[in-house]
Amino acid sequence: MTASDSTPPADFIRDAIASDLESGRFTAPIVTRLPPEPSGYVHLGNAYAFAISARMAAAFGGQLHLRFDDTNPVKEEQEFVDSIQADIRWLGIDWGEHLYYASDYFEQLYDWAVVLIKREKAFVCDLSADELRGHFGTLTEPGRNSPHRDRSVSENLDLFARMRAGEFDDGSRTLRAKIDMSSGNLNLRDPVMYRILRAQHQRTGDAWCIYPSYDWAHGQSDSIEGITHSLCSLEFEDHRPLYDWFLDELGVFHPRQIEFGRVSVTHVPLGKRKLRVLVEEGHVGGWDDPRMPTLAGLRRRGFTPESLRNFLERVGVNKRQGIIEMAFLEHCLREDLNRRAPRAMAVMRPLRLVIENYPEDQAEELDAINNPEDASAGTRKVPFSRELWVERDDFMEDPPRKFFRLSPGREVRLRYAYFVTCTGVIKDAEGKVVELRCSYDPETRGGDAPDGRRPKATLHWVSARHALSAELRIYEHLFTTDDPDGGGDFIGNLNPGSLELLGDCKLEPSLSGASAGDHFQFERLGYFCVDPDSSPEKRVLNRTVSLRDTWARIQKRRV
RNA sequence: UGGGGCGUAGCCAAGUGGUAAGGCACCGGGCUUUGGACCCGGCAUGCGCAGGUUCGAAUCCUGCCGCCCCAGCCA
Repeated sequence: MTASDSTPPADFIRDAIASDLESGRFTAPIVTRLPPEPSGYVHLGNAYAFAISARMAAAFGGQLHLRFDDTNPVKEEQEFVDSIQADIRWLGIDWGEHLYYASDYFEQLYDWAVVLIKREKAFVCDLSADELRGHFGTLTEPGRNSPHRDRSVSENLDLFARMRAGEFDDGSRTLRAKIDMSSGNLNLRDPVMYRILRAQHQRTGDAWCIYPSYDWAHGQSDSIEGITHSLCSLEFEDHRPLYDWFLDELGVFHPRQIEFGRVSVTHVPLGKRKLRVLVEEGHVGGWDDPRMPTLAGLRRRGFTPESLRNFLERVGVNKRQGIIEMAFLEHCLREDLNRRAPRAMAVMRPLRLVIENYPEDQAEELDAINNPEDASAGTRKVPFSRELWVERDDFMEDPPRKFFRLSPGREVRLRYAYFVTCTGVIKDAEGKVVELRCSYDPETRGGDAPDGRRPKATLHWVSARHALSAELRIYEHLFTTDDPDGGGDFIGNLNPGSLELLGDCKLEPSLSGASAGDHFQFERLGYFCVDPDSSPEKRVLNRTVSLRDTWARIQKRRV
């Protein structure tokens, strides 16, 4: 099944929205929202969630909002506000004019808090964080009421106003909802609505020294925006009774929250904290390091937004928490790149090959197909000459049974060029092969023999005289373990071989005009993407993903 | 020993009482001027386990087991 002919199966969220529309609980258009906190870069897990909300809005002809949940100024930064928007847009998700911030609603939230105080549903609590913890109870034991729980409305009003006015120290008081300290649902044990915090907020500056908690801000923000379906991940399921309580006490528009299971991907962490550690401790080059599961990293690596969207959709939506194999992500990527990436020839680990019977000063232009999957991509000319670069791995002096490539005395085809036969091997003092001597058959120009003989292997090559040099960056899994988000030693499981720099690679000359972000398939090697670090003086490409490699699998089996 | 959620193949996932879709991975074969792509075939007598209801159960009932989330003035 491919992206174009797949119709995503109805999932439980789709069903729920459809029945809400049918029952009249909500009237079209539905409104969903993406609620990122600007405290990190967008990663695959976020993208999965965003794609669900975007898809639902699209499926029902609804509206999509982007709202930054910027209720904690100590964690949030403008850099993230900017990168998140750029990355979501790159993914192909469009929120139109509907960009909002929870901080847009700080004044309204404050007013609503006053309403709850007046209705004796909220109170100012003087307990410190530690003291509060002492009153909170445990999973199995109920908590105890705050000694300040029964303050008068007027005292609460006065204290709350003075909290806002900055009369009290950070952390010295909170505003708490008055619900039920004995609830089995911990979220209902008189949760904190406001804390005192003197920090520069990236949008409101120092206008506030009290900030609403996420739980207090979230549901009301949805309500203000008229969100009909607030889709989020499972860990908020037991917060829903709290959101319901706030909304009902306030008597305002009541969105429906539906929770789904989040997904993760093997060999890479998606926890925000862990990604931050990787960046801050320098284990990777930054948030956009091509090994990172961030959209910025994946983009730089060479992922296309189409392949990612397709992946995100094919994973499905339900309430399980799946760990998807990286191989599936790679499959979706290859499927897309196979159709669109122009082919070219490049040599990663060059080995000189000299054709002894080819004239010294001769050169010719051979026709090569740009993309066998797309006839409209046309053909190009590739220069050929006496001295070539071929892949070191394509030669073995003493080949095992299933090795079809070059070895002494064996004939192979050079793609789009000629058949060559290895006639000699030149070694250095250490015995390392440094050059191959070959003869070619002039009758096989273009790659076909008049007598119909067919070599078992076709090799890629680059004319030494015409070659462009380049650095290729080869990536492997960032972690050696399936589940770096799980327990155990996190940093200790980093894959020391996740990045290999190949500094002496050779490219066919047609690549001279390639610019950052261009995708190619280097035949027999994999898909590559020009890195932003690349310049005409120093070309740099990232290997996005290798081609499926049957030979490598055979070798692996023998080990 | 509280509350919430989830268990279908190595992974993802359909299935909502009528006899286990599909994809990835893997295995076999075809085709091939990329050991790529593509094509064909194989891959759960079985749906966490045990009972029960029923002509019939992954689907309903009961009990058990396992896993995840919650005790931030994080989101």
